[in-house]
Amino acid sequence: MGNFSQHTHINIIANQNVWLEDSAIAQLQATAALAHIQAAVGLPDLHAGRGYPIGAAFFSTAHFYPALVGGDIGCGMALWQTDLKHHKISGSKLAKQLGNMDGVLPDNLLQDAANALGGLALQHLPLDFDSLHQSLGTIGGGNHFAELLQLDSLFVEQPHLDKSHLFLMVHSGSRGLGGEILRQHLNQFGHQGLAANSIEATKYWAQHNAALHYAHLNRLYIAKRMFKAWKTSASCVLDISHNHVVPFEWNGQAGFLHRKGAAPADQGWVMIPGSRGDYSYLVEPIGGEMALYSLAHGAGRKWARGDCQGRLAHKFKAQDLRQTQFGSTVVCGDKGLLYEEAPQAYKNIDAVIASLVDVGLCRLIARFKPVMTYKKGETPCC
DNA sequence: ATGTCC
Repeated sequence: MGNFSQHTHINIIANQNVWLEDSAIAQLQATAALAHIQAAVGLPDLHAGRGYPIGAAFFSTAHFYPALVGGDIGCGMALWQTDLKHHKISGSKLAKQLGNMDGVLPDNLLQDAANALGGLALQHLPLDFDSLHQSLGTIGGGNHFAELLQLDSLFVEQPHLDKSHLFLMVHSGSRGLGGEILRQHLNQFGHQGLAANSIEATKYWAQHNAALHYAHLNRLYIAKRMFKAWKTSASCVLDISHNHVVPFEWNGQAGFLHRKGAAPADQGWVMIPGSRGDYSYLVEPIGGEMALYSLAHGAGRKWARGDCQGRLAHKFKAQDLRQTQFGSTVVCGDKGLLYEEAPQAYKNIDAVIASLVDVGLCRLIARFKPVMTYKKGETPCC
């Protein structure tokens, strides 16, 4: 057998109010039992994924697992404070000003984007410059979004956060790049772990790091194109990836920390979004040893994507889902996605946040409520 | 998650 699963530490951070599926816990245990994994943590947004759970962190020694990071390498959350004033303009008007954001960047950002991509190690990557250039600044599908927020409550006095301003939160990743890196890697090596410092580990590592960089630029250019459309400027509060593997020391051992839909607790403030119809929380991580220096990356799914339309269509028409309990506007031209990402499909964010706060993993800085959520254009882009 | 895949 040769693995040490009987010694693996497994910790699940969730209070009794958090929805937790047995299938997600089974995936957490199965992944924790892989060779070389020493510790596993399920965050309160834990839910079942494709083979591996989402909302989880894993520490391994000597080897690491590209398959565990998954296809969206570098996916993460970014937050800006914009110069827009919340009382001046409605979510629906702001959505109209955006138009369609799904195609290539507007001309006035394309050259800027090309220059930014110059810093990428293209020789290591499976996609060429043109392909990366065309995808840059696009949100993508699934749970990705860009959302304008109103700062609803400040729990700690923060001179740099202004309640009269709107904030922009962007959740997106490395688009086709991360998926292609994983696909090519799986073709050659399958799901096995890679020995640290091996040739294949070194190659994956270079690609992984480039995907992290590309994903960061993608969120930046999504934000930039929106700021252009709104004729506003903004300052970045944070930009943090929640899908990655990094060298890490745990319990006195050198190894690797895999975060699979888990926000880092060692890189400053973290934004934890609720569903598009719920609050989002800005938190300050504290300590983190018990949770492998990781926090929830969102509310976490409660319903499988495939179940949503069937569960909701008898009660809600598509149009009903384009507005939330806060009166915020949802832009989503894809009817299937409108149902899959409905607030009802997600866990209660307050239970998720309380689970983290109760065990001392973070303190609250601010609460935000959605004004406008952009998923996909309502009108054709090209 | 994916200019997806049957």
